[in-house]
Amino acid sequence: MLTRSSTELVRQRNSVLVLAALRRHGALSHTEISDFTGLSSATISAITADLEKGEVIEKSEQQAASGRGRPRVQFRPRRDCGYLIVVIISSDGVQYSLVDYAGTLIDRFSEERSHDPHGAARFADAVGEGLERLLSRSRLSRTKIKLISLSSKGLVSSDDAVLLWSPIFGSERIDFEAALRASWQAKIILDNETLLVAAALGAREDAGNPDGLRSLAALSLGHSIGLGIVRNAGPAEREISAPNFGHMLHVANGGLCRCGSRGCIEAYAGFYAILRMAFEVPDDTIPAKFVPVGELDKIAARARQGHRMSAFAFRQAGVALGNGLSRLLSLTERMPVAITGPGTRYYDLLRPGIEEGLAQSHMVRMQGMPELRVVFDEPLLVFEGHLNRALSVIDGDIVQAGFHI
Amino acid sequence: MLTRSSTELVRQRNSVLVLAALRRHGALSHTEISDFTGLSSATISAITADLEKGEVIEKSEQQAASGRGRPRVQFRPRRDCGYLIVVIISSDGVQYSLVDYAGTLIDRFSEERSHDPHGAARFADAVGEGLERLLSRSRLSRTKIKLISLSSKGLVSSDDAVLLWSPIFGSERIDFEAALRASWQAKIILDNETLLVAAALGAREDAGNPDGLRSLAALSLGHSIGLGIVRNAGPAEREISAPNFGHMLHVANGGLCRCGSRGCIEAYAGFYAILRMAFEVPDDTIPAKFVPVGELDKIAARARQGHRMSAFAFRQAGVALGNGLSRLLSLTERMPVAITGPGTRYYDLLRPGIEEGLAQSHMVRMQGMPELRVVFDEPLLVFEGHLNRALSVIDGDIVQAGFHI
DNA sequence: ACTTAATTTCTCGACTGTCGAGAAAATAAT
DNA sequence: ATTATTTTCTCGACAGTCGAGAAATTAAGT
Repeated sequence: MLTRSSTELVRQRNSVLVLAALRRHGALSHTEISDFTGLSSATISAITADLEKGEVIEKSEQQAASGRGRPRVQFRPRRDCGYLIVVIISSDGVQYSLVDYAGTLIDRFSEERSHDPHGAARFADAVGEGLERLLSRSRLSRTKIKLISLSSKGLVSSDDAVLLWSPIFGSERIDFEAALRASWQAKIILDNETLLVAAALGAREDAGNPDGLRSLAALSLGHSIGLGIVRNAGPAEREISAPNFGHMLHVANGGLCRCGSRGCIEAYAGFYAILRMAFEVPDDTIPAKFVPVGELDKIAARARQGHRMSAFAFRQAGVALGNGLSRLLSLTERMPVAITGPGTRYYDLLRPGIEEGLAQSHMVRMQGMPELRVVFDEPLLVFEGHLNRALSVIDGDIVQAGFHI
Repeated sequence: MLTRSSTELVRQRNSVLVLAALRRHGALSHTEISDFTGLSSATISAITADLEKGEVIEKSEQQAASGRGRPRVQFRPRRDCGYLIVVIISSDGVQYSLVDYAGTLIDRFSEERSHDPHGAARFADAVGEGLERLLSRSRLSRTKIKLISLSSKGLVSSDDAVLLWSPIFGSERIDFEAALRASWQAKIILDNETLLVAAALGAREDAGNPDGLRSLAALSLGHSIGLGIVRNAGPAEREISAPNFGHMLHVANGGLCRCGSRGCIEAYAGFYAILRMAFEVPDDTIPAKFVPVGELDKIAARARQGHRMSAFAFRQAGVALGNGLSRLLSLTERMPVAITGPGTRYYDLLRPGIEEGLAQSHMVRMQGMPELRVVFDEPLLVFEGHLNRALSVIDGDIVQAGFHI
């Protein structure tokens, strides 16, 4: 609101509006774009002509037969306008994906991550090598890569692509911007993984019913706990954030967390915490680095057969999550919570605790229990979130640069 | 971003830009406006001519002698362009203020609030009567009132001016929009009191050093606990929110709170809670309705003289606040915390607890203790916040309506 | 007293943008 | 072939910003 406006800016904004419509609804004709954006037909002519001359969009070959009258000619993004690399960093490894401007996957491979403990410094270089490999396999010009979109669990400074805290490297920071800037002129962004899940769910949601949803939280359960929030601020404008939920204080002087603090939510609801409690290990024991899922499956099986301590471990985990969510909801507005991640397989065991933990707060007593839903297929959502976010960033950059830099 | 733009909108935005500059810096000349807004001189001529014709601004009489050359002629908002009523609802009473478009106070009086317990329904009417009284004293035309800006402690739905939960009326909702809409065509807004404090502090802050501050929290200590957050989102764009901090869960199954729940922060840090703990009353005792400040002063005096239980009560209160703040900061970014309200007189007793409570979290261990500052003069800040917010709302409305409805 | 320099404000033409109306294009139905 | 229908394109009107230079107005210099 408080920066000066000019007529050129109007054109820029309306151009990204057109591109966004194309992303959301696929190939569109002149009149459809006009309908979706609310811009007049004449303006659409002007903008599409510009975008076409700038080699950003192209006329689709197959024109949708629309009955009588002059046939519609559809526009769509040009695949070769620019390329995007998606890098998903997980505890097992790193997945590299090359995607074109139309959002279709071109190449993908994964690399094992060395579990070198003091490898934080080296890790950024390893990612650099992975990127080089992807580029050389593609035979594309380096300048065609417009954006490198990274994601990881943990705490992230998204402005400057610095990983501040991660489950694997702790508080050894990794500055991807600094590490990659020399070799790439592509923009580099880094987001929290669960934030992207939330973004994807939000996009799916209001693809179904536009402006139906106000906000939504995604809670990812696994070895660590992630949370992403998407909030509809203003007309069709989404705002996303990734609070440091897993390491929010659950109880003062509580169980020892992987991060070195005591009493974090993760120290009760992370996989290692459930394991610790199920085996009645003192809660100041140093947490296990990795817990195979099979191990937790066994505990879950025992809990389902009535083993008291195993059931209690899941219930305690649920209460920690429920209390945390209640605190979150006290600070925001009421919103539905989508639960994802490998931990969803134990949702039957966690749910009673979550509801108990939620019910202990003023907020829930006043406004009722928030809607809880379980969403599977987390990896797919992460990738979808990358695409949603990255492609719209590229759109903005291209338009701002006056098509083609 | 996702609504269509047009040239007219550009003019609107730039017009409010000019008005905002006038608000922030007082009367300004043509060239000064150009400097502050970044708009060209020609544009300033066009916009100021429009605003002057629309009777929104006027040329100031006293022209600042600026040495050689053609003397500067200053613009300022016309006092009679519109009027604003500020209604501050507190536990003691209701204060009504009439303010003109230039932001100067014209009339003010306070009314005792009847402590009628089932008076929620009647209260809105009482406010209506107060407004009538203010209007008739002013001899202004009713249509000249452009905005009624209310504030209260508690939980508020700001879009539609509904008080959802307040310390006095509990969860009996009060719909001011519905109650006043019939008699007033002025816009009606309702904000949380501490939110306005945060807004005022934020405005003061970046009046000092522009874009120096990223965000800020205001914590109001008193019979109840209030919190407001102001966040700088984008260039010179502020976002404010008032989370339900006082009733965020502190400890599960903890002390009984005034709201009926157990374990809220307020049930440990509110004045009644400190009283309860100092006298070793069981913490499930129904909280006192009102605690005279003198009573708490006595406890503070004893605590300062070394009385164990009194000191402990303040320390516990501090820990509750500290834990709550640590949770808040886990979910947002690190930000300075300004402490206001009557409770600041006990800050010496509270501080150790607050710091202990903060230190128990991962966030604080990683990023260090947030800056804590004490700010007196809360009532002044509340009024200042009203003005900041209300006048810019009026500016927006006037411009949108094409000067004069 | 007159001129000159300095500074501020105003005005004009160029440019960019959106929009509505209607022309042009292209196909199906008659 | 012609007509109806639908889509796309084009043109002129209008709104806005900007840079450059003209006009206004005062202080300083002679």
